[in-house]
Amino acid sequence: MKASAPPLAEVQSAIRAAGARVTPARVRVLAALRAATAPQCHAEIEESLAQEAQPAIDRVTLYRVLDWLCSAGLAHKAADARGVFRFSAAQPNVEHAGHVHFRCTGCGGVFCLKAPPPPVPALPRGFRLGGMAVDIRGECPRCVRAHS
Amino acid sequence: MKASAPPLAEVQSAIRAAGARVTPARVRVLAALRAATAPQCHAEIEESLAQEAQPAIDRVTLYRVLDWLCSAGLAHKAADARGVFRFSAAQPNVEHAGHVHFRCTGCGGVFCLKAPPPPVPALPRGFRLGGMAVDIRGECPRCVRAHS
DNA sequence: CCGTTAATGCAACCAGGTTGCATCGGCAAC
DNA sequence: GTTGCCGATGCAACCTGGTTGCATTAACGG
Repeated sequence: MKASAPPLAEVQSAIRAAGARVTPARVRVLAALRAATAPQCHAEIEESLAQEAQPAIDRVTLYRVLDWLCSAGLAHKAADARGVFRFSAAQPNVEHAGHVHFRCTGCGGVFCLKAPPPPVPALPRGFRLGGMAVDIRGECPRCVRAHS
Repeated sequence: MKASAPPLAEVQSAIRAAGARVTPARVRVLAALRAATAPQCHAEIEESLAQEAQPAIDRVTLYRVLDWLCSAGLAHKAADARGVFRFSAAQPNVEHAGHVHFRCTGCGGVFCLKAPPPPVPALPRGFRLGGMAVDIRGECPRCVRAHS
């Protein structure tokens, strides 16, 4: 559940550029998010940080770091189908708004599809568009196999 | 937050047709869902039922009735942006799968758009499609006004 | 190296949601 | 009608995800 680790310097400068202190907690959480291949929930992040042979990060601190990353624009927060929040790193330059996701109803995993996002439908008068998310549900190959 | 009350007989026969006992709790909850103009969360349903001058329905019973309605295909369950489940009545005949929703980031309300759902993108090999939901976020007219 | 102040850790708390179990009541069979 | 089965209900306790208050620690500009 882990991709190649992102350069530490990039993570640190991104945090510094946001105008905040560079702390181990922020660096490790943002690095973990950037290394992840799919949006992670709080428990998953906590688990992957626990395997790092470094002092564990407090549950509350993790929540606060995640919220700070979101308010700083370095991460995104969205509730999944089970109602728990999942966090994903914002790409340094490539903003992936309108990203197309596939959500497995078996294991709860989220997969990013390569398909181009569909056009935004016309909104009624007075509505202000914030963003669009296409959520495709079903079962991932592993759950399809396990389910039969 | 209430539209015209749906005919009670329809609600009762829908429940009976699902092969289950017709109980006051189920009738009242389904009637409340059908009368609502937007997906309701548990607390909102509880509140609207409390104004009915009838014995209150237990919190747990309400959860169980809602889950049963979903498994019976009479209602839909989806997590909103805040991570809480919202329930909506399934139309008696018109199944609105692939419905396009607009979700207000200000008040948490959900609005149904008339726009036709976009086509489903091609899935990678091995994935099994369950359904698709298009989620458009932004601010509703009221929140746009209140926000400035 | 020091002081300021943001960030952290801890404990307690809260809301939404679920489970176990004894009791009640739809409804069908008689 | 009456009876009885078993699904549905209510209550209490519990669980997970998320938040708040507050004392302590440590990042970093001087």
